[in-house]
This record gives sequence, structure tokens and C-alpha cells, in this order.
Amino acid sequence: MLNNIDQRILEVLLKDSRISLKELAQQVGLSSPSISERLHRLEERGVIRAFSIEIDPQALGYQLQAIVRIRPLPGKLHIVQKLIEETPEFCECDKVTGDDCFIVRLFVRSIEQLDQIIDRIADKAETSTAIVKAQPIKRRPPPFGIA
Amino acid sequence: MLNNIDQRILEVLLKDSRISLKELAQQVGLSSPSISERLHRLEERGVIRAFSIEIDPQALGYQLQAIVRIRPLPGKLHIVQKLIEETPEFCECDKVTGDDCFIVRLFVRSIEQLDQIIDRIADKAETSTAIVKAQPIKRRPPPFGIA
DNA sequence: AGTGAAAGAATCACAAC
DNA sequence: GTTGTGATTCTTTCACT
Repeated sequence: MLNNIDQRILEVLLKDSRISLKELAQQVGLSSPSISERLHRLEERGVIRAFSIEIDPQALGYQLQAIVRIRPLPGKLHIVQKLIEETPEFCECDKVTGDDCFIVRLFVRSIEQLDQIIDRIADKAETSTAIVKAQPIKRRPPPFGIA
Repeated sequence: MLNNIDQRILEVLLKDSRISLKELAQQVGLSSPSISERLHRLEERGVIRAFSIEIDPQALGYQLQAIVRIRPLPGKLHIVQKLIEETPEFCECDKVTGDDCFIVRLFVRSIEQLDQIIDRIADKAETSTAIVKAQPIKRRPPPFGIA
């Protein structure tokens, strides 16, 4: 799927996407133009979805993080989904199989804010809230070495 | 917490972290040197945790995504956590309050692989697996406009 | 926070393997 | 088909305002 050079490019860019092509080229042992072409190909193929930044919620005052399972009441699915999408504190939302229709990640500045936000969907869905105590894996891409 | 200029810098960089300082400066209406200084301050303050890339798991052949709730059996907590960390297909892991000790995100190439990976922890923990059908919110930072 | 000069990097056309 | 070379253009950075 990906050769060794592409893998190393991805590894370097995951740590620092603003690195210059020149330095990236040196780290993987090729010239800048060839790295440039590989980069564009990785973008075209969709392997690199975006060059972005990671923002630290804590640095913005979000002291609490929760994962909430949401089971909309009959007929309320679309209203609930809309409410989730329009509440910016919900930062991840997965529609899943099984009892829980949505599993969402919520950032809040306080328990009071958590309560407020959950309350707003309380009449449209059943919810189970789990406060995040630690993050053994904060976020990483799936392996691209194999295949 | 953040002034308007910093907010706009973050917005632009979220979409493209490889943008040149010059263009970034034009988009927010300041000169390159002042943008450069603001960038460094945002990094030092920890607001920008990293300049990185988003890799698309689908482009790497991961057709399935699951969210798994994991309740280790008595005495098995640390073994289970280690197993999760060492299995690279687990790409997110939150240790949470409540019955479910861990909530993890799992990328796999097939149902067979999903079964294999879940089986490896089946004798050490109870698990509930929910297949991701859609992602109404793929991932976004919490609001930095307010406060 | 802006200006201008010097250093450095990206990109393009083209050559080589 | 992919990689390297060198010229041109653009960007970053630094001293100074």
C-alpha cells in the first residue's frame, strides 16, 4: 500500500507538518523535488486528508472531557443529531450500531456546563455520561506499515 | 483567553497548517513578522499542541471502525490496558468513570480482523462493540471564540 | 506591529537513470 | 516512471523603526 519512503514521510509530518521540504528530504534521504511530488501524490490519493494543527482543549480552559452515549427517543433521532451538531462543545460524534445510537465526545469547562448541555437533550434522548479520567492513547493513526 | 486575531490564525491553520506566513498574514490582516511571533506564543502557551497531518484510515484500507467499551475482569486492568496500548489498531483510548473502564476506537480492515482483535481480550475483559455507521462530526476543536 | 534587506526554501523546466 | 540539478521566484527572518 505504502512504500517505506512514504511511511517515513508520514511519520515525520505527523510530528511536524510545518517542516521544510528540504529538511524532510534530508530526513528520508531524497531530494526536495521528489519529496514534493510524493507529498502531492499522498494528498491526491487521500492518504493525507489535511495538514492541520492540534489544539489543546485544556489550554483553552476545558478542564473536563466526557464521552456520552445517546439513545434518542422514538421519532427524535434527527432532532437529536441536529442538536449535537449545533452544540460546538460536542467535538466528535459517531453514529453506531446497537442500542446507543450516538457516541459523542464533549469538552466542558465545568461540571455545571456538563449538566447544562446534557439537560438540553434530556427530554429527547436517554443518555449515559462517562467522565474521562485519563487518555492512555490520545490519538494515533492506524498502522500503515503492513499491507 | 484568545483575541480575535489569534482565533483567526487558528481557524486558518486548522484547514491548512502548511500555509506560508505571508499568506496567513494577509488573511488575518497583519504582517508576516507579527504573525510569526503570535504563532510562537500560541505554541509556547500550549494552545497549539502540534502541527500535524490527518491521515485517512480508509485510504489505508481500514474499511471498518468500531467503538468498544471494555470492562476488565477483577485484577486484569493493567494487563488489559497494556494490551490495548500495544495493539496499534486501537487508535484512541479513554479511561472513564462508570462501569466501562475503557472506551476505545478501533480501526480494522475486515470483520474477521475485528473478531480477532476482540478475541484477544475476551478472556480478560467484558466488551461491547459498536460498529461506526456514520460520523456526523468527524473531529473538531472545542469553541475558542468565547471566554 | 511594520519595513526592508539578506538568507533560505520552494518550484519549475529539463536532464539522467 | 521516478529522481536529481540548477535558475528563478517566493518566503522567512532579523535588525531597526
